[in-house]
Amino acid sequence: MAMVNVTLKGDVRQYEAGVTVAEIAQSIGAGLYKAACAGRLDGETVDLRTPVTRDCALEILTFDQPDGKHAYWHTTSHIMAQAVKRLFPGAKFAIGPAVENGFYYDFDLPRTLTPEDLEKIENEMRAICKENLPLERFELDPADARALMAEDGQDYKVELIEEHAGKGEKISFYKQGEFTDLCAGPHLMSTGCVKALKLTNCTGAYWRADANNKMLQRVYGVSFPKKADLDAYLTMLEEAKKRDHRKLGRDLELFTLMEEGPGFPFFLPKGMILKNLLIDYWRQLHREAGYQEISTPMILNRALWERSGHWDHYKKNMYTTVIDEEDYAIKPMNCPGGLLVYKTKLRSYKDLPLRMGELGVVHRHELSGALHGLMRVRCFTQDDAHIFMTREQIKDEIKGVVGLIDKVYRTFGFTYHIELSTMPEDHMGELADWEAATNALRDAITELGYDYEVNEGDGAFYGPKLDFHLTDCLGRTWQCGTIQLDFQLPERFELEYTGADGAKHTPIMIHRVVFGSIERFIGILIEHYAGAFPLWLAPVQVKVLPISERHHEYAQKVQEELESAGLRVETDLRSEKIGYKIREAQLQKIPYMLVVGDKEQEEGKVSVRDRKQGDLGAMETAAFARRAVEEAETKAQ
RNA sequence: GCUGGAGUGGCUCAGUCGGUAGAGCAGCUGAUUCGUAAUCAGCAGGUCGUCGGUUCAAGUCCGAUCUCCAGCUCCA
Repeated sequence: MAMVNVTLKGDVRQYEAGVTVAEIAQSIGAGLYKAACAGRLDGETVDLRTPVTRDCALEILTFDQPDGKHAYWHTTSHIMAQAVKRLFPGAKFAIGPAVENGFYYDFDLPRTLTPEDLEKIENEMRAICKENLPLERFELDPADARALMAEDGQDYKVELIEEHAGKGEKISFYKQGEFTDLCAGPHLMSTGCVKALKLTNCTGAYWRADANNKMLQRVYGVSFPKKADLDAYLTMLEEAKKRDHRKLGRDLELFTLMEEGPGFPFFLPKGMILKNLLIDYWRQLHREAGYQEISTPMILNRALWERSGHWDHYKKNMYTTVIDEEDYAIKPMNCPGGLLVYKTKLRSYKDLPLRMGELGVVHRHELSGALHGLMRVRCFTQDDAHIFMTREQIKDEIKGVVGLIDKVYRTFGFTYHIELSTMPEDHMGELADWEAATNALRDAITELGYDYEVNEGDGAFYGPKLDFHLTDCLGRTWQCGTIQLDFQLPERFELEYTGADGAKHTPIMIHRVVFGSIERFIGILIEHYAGAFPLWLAPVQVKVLPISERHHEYAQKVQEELESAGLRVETDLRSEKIGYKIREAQLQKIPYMLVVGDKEQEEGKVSVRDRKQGDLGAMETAAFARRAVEEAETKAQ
């Protein structure tokens, strides 16, 4: 009897040749077997049914792992397709992948789906899960595969098969009960493995994301091995909804959006305090990191934008106008201004690296349908900077920027991951430069010990970039920081510096942002903190609450004392009961409430109420001030 | 921009079969002077997103348009 050696987490075990991944999972633990979603054989993800016929390294993928989740959700998406086919026999199927938070499937249906339809589909899906249909994989030659799908009128599948046909490979299908779908897998053993599911949304989506194609109906859903996990996920969604920065922005009077300026946010006094605090922090950090600050014009002429390449590559997003019969554009980016500043004097290699920061307000005409609160606007403040340097300095400068970004994100309690974007189709410059630039970025983060993902072809038209995606407290990711390396613009603008050799050289340039957009960053902060900002960022840090009118004078004295210590303080002088004043301060998420009545007035104290911990008891006003100032200075979370 | 949904006082919402608008909160005024999440009373506030149409009569029906929401696409 032939045996195979299977390496599981470093342990080598022997099995009979032909043993399936599922059987191996079962052999190493029943609990693991139940949770197993797929296997990974020598790096290739496979079905649990896959027989193991040779020595290999095997990993059992469970729902806790991204790839296991993927198989789980992908199977659920097939179950949804099966349910839709039962309810709408003529349905045509496009694609149905697993995504970050669940799965979707695009359908071509005779009519628009309603919420009631979703419920029916959900119920049918539950029935299919109960039927516990095994998912069987089979492969066909492209011609047979095409015939199979064509017979069923599955035009989209036929199109997909024709694309694959050229590669000379067999086409794989998965069959569950009466339903067969074109699919690469892997999948769960059977539909019965899916225990809890929910269809969350239904929208339109174009076939192949191309607006020229037919609009299909996309149904989103999630599923979990346990009902409790589904409930927890739905609770998280509700929590996210409660934290929506658009609602909190209004409730906390931070910013507003008006019909008069779609995509152009208005900052209210409290939001402006927040914005300025972020800017103060940014300025301090950049001063320490050796940056100088500049400011360049909002409107510049066409010749400049042609030279920078924006007129050719970015015009569709630019606001342009004619002044004195000359074309002008409102800046969508700050770099051309920065380049012009570089050229205002002769530069020596001794001046490099030259780090020039700019809090630049940029305008971009984004599609109306893309606008979303502060997260996606048409006018925003980039915390931009351009670093001009020699080739030898590239790596260290990138490392410096990565360090700065790391410091800032940690301050707010974010974790993050890095993505490297390479040369897009629409690009300027030579291939060799692109390669050098891409390698410089890759080497810098590798040397710093970071992992990264690669987005092929997603770079800016002038250079490759590193994007920083931070993760908020609900596990959602946001792209904020970016570091873009640019060999093109310094050439185009004929930037020079005199080297030690006395000859002229062209510097290399980095474009980088840390917050990305201050507006978006504020939106993220609002949701991350659910509006309850840490003390250093709270627009109002302390609210003094006198018990009755005879304590007003003392309350105002307390306010003055705290203000002179540098705190942002308000006093509630309305003739309301203390409970009412507390409720309101609590709803405004003010970190500290100071109750002052007879007792406090007599003893020169304040009764401190923390927004999270409640009543902390009485303390000397000066003692509270010291404590609060220290908390703010350390930027405690 | 595209597909679908929605716009009624500052906010959240009601308004039946077409018969020219209602509540709570917030605001203002007065009373109350109170000890850790809502004191009471009164007042004021809306050309129902905008424009046009149908009708004796439009918040309600029709058309256009703007904005917002969920996505597609794009990106900080």
